[in-house]
Amino acid sequence: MGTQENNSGTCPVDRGLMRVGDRWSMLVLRDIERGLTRYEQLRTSLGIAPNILSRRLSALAEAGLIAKNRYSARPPRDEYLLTDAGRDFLPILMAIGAWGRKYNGGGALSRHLDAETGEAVRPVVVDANTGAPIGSRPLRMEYPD
Amino acid sequence: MGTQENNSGTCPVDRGLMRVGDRWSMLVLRDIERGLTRYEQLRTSLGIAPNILSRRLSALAEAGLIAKNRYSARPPRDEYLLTDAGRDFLPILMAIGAWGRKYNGGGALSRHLDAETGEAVRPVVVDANTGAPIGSRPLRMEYPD
DNA sequence: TTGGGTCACTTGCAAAATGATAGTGACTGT
DNA sequence: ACAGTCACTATCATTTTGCAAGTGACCCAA
Repeated sequence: MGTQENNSGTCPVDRGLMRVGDRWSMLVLRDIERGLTRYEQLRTSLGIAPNILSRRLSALAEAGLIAKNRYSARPPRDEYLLTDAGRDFLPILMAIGAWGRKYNGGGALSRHLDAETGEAVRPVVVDANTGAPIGSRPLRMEYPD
Repeated sequence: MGTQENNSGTCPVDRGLMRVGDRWSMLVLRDIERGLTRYEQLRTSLGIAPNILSRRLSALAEAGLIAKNRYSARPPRDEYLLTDAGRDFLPILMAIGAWGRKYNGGGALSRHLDAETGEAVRPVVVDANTGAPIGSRPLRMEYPD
């Protein structure tokens, strides 16, 4: 057989996708960030079936990206809030958004502005060590033993 | 109803996910980048069912992320190569990988090294305007009319 | 030249996930 | 007492995924 046949166990991308690798999960995170933290808000915003939304919310909570918080006992009202892990995922959504705008951007799209400068945010993935955008320098992979 | 109920049509994240919003598609892109460009290589590397792989490859080709290239007529041999759009998606996979390493990183994981410095790449999403990591500055959303 | 072996798939069918629709229970406000 | 909201669950049809087996083009060795 080849050099390495199946390294899914050692691939950090796979590890990430195990937790959020579907469309609804990401859109839920996006909406929570937009301030749509309640079940009904998410349901109407996304146009998702209620059973599916329930399952996605449970899965995201189990995966540690969101936490359910009862903010009113009577009437019983819950909100879903991002955890640290969930908040850390948001930049990835911005990067996906930038890609979507570039390659599937017909029509007018919403966007993020820097609150101070007022300029449209342009998300790019860089290597924190060099500051260079990923793809601008040659890379090499290293596999564990 | 609320401020804006359903902006999926104007959301660039959704636009992006329309094209690659599933696990297998992303893993296929990752593997192609690793040099596994042929059907059999992808199938054994991913452990994916052949019919599913076929469908994913067609979908990715239709979405413009990869292109099928017959590099040998006899015997008939094909390879799948990244297009510009596909290559532009790779940094997102690196960002997902960094997240996966941080929050689901048990055991030894593979990683990318800068070919020149030899240091492990640390992918971060920044705003190209300010250079500041996304999340470190307050943002505001702007919706189209 | 027959007989395996590889590559790149397709076909058929079972299992799982998704989605539409209806309904439930706790409440609130009139 | 009665309509209305919120946060769901239950049921069932549809869709997608996954497994196993098979197919066609070709190559190489006996």
